[in-house]
Amino acid sequence: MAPSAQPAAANSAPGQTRLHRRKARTRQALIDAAVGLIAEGRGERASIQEITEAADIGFGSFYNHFESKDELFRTASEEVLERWGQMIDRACADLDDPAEVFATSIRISGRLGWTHPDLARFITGAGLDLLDIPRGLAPRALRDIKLGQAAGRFTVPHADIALGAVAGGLLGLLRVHQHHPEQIDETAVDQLAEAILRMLGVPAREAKRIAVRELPDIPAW
Amino acid sequence: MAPSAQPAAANSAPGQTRLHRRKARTRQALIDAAVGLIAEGRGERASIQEITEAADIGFGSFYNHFESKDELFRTASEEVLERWGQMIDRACADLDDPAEVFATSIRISGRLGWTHPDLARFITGAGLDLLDIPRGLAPRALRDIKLGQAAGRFTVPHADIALGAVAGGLLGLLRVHQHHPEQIDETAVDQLAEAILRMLGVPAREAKRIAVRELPDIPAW
DNA sequence: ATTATCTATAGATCTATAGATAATGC
DNA sequence: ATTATCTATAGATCTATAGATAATGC
Repeated sequence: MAPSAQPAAANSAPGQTRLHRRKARTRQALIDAAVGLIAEGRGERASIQEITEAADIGFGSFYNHFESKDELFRTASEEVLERWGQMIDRACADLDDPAEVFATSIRISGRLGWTHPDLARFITGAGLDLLDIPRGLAPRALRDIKLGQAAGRFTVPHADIALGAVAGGLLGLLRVHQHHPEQIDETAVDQLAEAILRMLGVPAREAKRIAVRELPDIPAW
Repeated sequence: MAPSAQPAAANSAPGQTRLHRRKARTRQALIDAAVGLIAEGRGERASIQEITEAADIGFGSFYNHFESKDELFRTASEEVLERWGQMIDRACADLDDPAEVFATSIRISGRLGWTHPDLARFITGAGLDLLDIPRGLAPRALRDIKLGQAAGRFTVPHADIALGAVAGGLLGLLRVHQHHPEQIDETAVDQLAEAILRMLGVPAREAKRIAVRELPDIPAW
C-alpha cells in the first residue's frame, strides 16, 4: 500500500512503518502471554480476558489479531516450536551421521531446563500435543528417524511409534527436572539419549559412545 | 443407617437397598459419560450440561454426586485406570521375572486397540496426564522398573524418566492404531515391547526373546 | 418419611462487537 | 485520513442452587 520511497527503518523490526511495528508488538505480547499460560499449565482454560490482562493490552484488541483462543494458542505453539527447531538445526549443522544428529537434538533439548527454562516449561505444559504440531521437534525427529532407518543405523520398524517414545522420554526428563531439579544433571540427559539410541536399535556400546561426544555450542535463543 | 436385617440382594450391585443401587447407577452414568468425552478428546472442555445430557440424567443431579467437573473427571480417570491396572495384574500373576512382567504389561496394553477400543481411546485422550494419576499403568510400571533395576536386569538410571518414555511409546502406538489401523499389527506391539526393553538396558538378543514369549490370556474387562 | 431425581432460574462468567479515543501517515 | 487501540456492553453461555416431583423405605 506504500510502494514508493520506503523510509529507512530506524528500528530493526520487520514492519515498514511505525504503525506496523506497533501492531506487531501488540500481537507479540498476546503470543508471549499465551506461551506463559501454557507453561503454567493453565493452557486453553484461560479466558480471553486473562490473556489480554497478562499481555497488558485492551480486551478488544485481541480480535484485531486472532479470531479465537484456539487460533492464538496454535500460532503461539507453532512460533515457539519453530524457534526451538531452528536452534537445533543450527547446532546440528555440521553433523551428518543421523544417529549423532538425533542424539545431539535430544541432548540439547534435555538441557533446556537449564539453558532455556521458559521454553522447557512451555514444552512440558504442551505435553504430547507437541506431536500434533508440525513444527519443532516432531518433524525433525521423524525425519531423522527415517534417515537413520534408511542408513541402516536404526532397526526399529515404526518411525511414528518410536517418535512417541522419544517425546515421552524427553517430556519425562523435563518434568523431573522441574519437580525435582536436584535429581537431574547433564549426565542424566546424556543417559537418556543413550537409552533412546538403544531403543532405536543402535548397539549398546555404540550408543554409549555417541551419547558422550562433545556437544556443539548451544546456539543463542 | 439400616444395620439390622439386611435384605437378600436380588441384584448383584453392591448397594444394600434399591435406593442405593439407583444412586449408584446415576453416578456410573456420569462417569461413563466423562470417560466417553475424554475419549473423544473433548476432555474437560465439555460443559456440565453436555455431560448430563450424554449421561441422560437431569442437570441438577450432577451435584448430588460431584462438586465440580474436575472431581468427576478425576474420579472417572482413576476408576478406568484402576480397572486397567487390575487387568494387567491378573495377566501377570504367574510371572516373576520383572522384565517379563514389564514386557507383558506393554504387550497387553498395546493390544487394547483391538481388545478394548473404548479403553484405548480413553488412554490416548488422556495423554501423558496418565503419569499424574496414581492408578493404572504409571504406578505399576514404576514399581516394575525399580524391581528390574534392583534385580540388575534394567541398567537405566532414572526410573521416572524411563517411565515417560514407556508411556510415550505406548501412546504413540495407540495413536497410530487409531489413525492408521492398517499400519499396525500385533507384531508391531511386540516390537515396541522389545525396543522398550532395550531402552531399559536389557541386551538386544534377550529383549527379542522376551518380547515373543507366549502371552497369557487377556483377562476379561 | 426419606431420599434422589428433575425442572427452572438467578447470578456469574465469557465472547464478540460497537463506538469512542489515541497514535500515526501523508 | 487512516489505522490500531481502548472501554463499555449486549447476548450467549455456564454454574450452582432452590423448590417441585417421583421413587423407595418402613
